[in-house]
Amino acid sequence: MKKNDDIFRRQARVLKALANASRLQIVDRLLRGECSVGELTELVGSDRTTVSKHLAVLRAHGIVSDRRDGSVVFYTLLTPCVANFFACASQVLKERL
Amino acid sequence: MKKNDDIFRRQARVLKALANASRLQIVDRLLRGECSVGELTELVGSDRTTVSKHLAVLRAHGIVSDRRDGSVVFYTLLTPCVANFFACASQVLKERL
DNA sequence: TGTCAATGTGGCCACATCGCCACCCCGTGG
DNA sequence: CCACGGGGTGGCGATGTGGCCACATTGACA
Repeated sequence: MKKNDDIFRRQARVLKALANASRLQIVDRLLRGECSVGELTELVGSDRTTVSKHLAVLRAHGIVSDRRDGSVVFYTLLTPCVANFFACASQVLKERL
Repeated sequence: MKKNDDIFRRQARVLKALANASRLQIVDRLLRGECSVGELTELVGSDRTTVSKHLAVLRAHGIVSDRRDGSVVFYTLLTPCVANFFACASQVLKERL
């Protein structure tokens, strides 16, 4: 009962961490390999600091990890299984026609 | 590009509609068959109106549908594929140990 | 050393979300 | 007709979120 509530809350947090267009775009890019903040910023089209905060959210939830090479920080997808979310979401969007 | 942004936004909306512990609990219950608002209210443990609003969110995103029988309203899961989200979320939670 | 380029962080504001209260709608049963 | 119960909606306060600005940090390079 209380335990189940906690499970739902944890799952909700994971979904929430991904429930943002910019973060989905970042994850989608990282599915094709690690990427620098600069490239991600250009891709998303938002302010650098905004992208940095999105990355902080993904990092805080253990979805991505960062690697520093000189002055450039590269991000990697830590849980590639999040790709399933894209398939799930697409299927939901398709089924509700 | 603009098209892709739209896809990410749509997927984000679906994830957002499910990114709530109460709504996840509701969906989890509906996976086992249709259910009345009263029973869902008792299950979630929140106010009736709060549950009603959660159901409205799920309805607005085409995830559930409602059927009226007298004065009782039954909700049904319209897209059972959302069960995949539970598996996805669990896997993410497991992988980040 | 100094400067620049690449990131992260704190703060702020506008906006959305959550949960509850009061209230309204509709069907049932007297 | 009225009273009651199941559900839905509007609005409120509290809280969270997205995005931008200013500033701090760190490494590269002269």
